[in-house]
Amino acid sequence: MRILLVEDNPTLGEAVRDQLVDDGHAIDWVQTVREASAGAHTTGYNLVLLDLMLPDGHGLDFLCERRRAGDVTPVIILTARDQVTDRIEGLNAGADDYMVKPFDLDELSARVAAVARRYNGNPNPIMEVGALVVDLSARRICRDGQVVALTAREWALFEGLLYRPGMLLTKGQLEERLYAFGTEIESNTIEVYISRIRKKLGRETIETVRGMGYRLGCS
Amino acid sequence: MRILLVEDNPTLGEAVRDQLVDDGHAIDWVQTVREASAGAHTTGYNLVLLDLMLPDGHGLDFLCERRRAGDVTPVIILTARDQVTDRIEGLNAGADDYMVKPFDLDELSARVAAVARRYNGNPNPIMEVGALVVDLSARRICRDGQVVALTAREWALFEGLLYRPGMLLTKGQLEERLYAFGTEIESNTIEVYISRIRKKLGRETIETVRGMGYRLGCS
DNA sequence: GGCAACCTGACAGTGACCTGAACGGCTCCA
DNA sequence: TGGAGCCGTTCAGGTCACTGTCAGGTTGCC
Repeated sequence: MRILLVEDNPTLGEAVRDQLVDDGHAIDWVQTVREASAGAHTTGYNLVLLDLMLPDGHGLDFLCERRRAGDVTPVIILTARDQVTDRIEGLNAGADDYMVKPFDLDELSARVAAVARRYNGNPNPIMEVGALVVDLSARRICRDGQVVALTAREWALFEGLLYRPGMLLTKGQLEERLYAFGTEIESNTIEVYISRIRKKLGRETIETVRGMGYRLGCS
Repeated sequence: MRILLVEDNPTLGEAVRDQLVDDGHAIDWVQTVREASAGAHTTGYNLVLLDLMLPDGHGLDFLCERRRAGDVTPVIILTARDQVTDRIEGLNAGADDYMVKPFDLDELSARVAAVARRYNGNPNPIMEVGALVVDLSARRICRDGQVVALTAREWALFEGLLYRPGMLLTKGQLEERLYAFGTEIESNTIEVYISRIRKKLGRETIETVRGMGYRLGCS
């Protein structure tokens, strides 16, 4: 998933970024309201993590601006313990969730995953796909009763296909899930991951549509 | 997603088309206001990318015309850096967004994706044509309950006919869908593909209008 | 009948895709 | 501190499905 992180605290920002990268997400990290707005790429994100107290303004201004522009990207607010009114205003302004600093990084992972699921219209965390049982919230896959472990990247890619069962995704769309803006991919990374996932989950799990893309194998 | 691209610059047009095709969209590319008007009301586009300075008129005329006709299809304006007033007028005229040339193709992808997201609420676009059931997002076709696989080229051609049920398309128009500008086709490629599609989907699927072109067999 | 348009089976070249292997960066642990 | 192991990425070689072309056959129109 592609995430915009707006956070001016370097330590926290770095920690959050590392955590979410570990989860297989693509993170763009900016530190000011101006950068966030001027990123102009804003609409290309699946999720925004928004600190409120920023050096050049208030995060809520940014949120309101985006909502007025018709942007419905989910937003999770990161707020200090004592900014209760901010939190309420944030939710009123169209934020989807908030987290109180200091927060547990694993909890952040969980909330991000929850927002992603809700956003993808698939709140049910357990899915069955062919011979696989997939627990989205636990990120666990069982095949013939055996737990199969996917790495972060493998999971990120597989998840993309999983959210839209049967829908065809081009390599470009899959790359978008894995990499932040501006990342140039000049090799066959996607192919390699597809190959590795197939090796773990079974060849039939992912279907190749030559010249078009990939999709989850039906049934 | 179905996108109408109105852009008279061949280089830019081709780049934009390739990028969006990579993202899995279906692009119809025209270069004049006249062609845009002719195409816009015949089919349901989900998005229009509109250049303003066109050889036979101004893009805003087209936009105003569509809005007067009650067409609410989202429009993103493509404009040169110095045409500030155009941009403002564009937004006033009912455009949803604009991009300043030269723009980053990834940014375009992102904005288009944002528009696409608004359509995600809709159920999967499924079309029925005669005995065929066509799942547009999966790019999958069922015939008598059997899944039929089309190759990339076959799909591109079939899609062109599909979006204009009953409407006649010339070989030239079909070639335009399949090949970049300047590509010279000196053989009967289109005929061959028509033949291949018929073999897969049934002879009656595509109707020949001798001396004119082809159209989807209406049942 | 003669011509043009169209259909379709066959075929060779190509490039999209697959996958084993290697490499560098990173973390963990002794 | 250094070694082991994992992960992400790149590379290279091989395979094969798709593509474009052609040739010969069929159909429809004048």
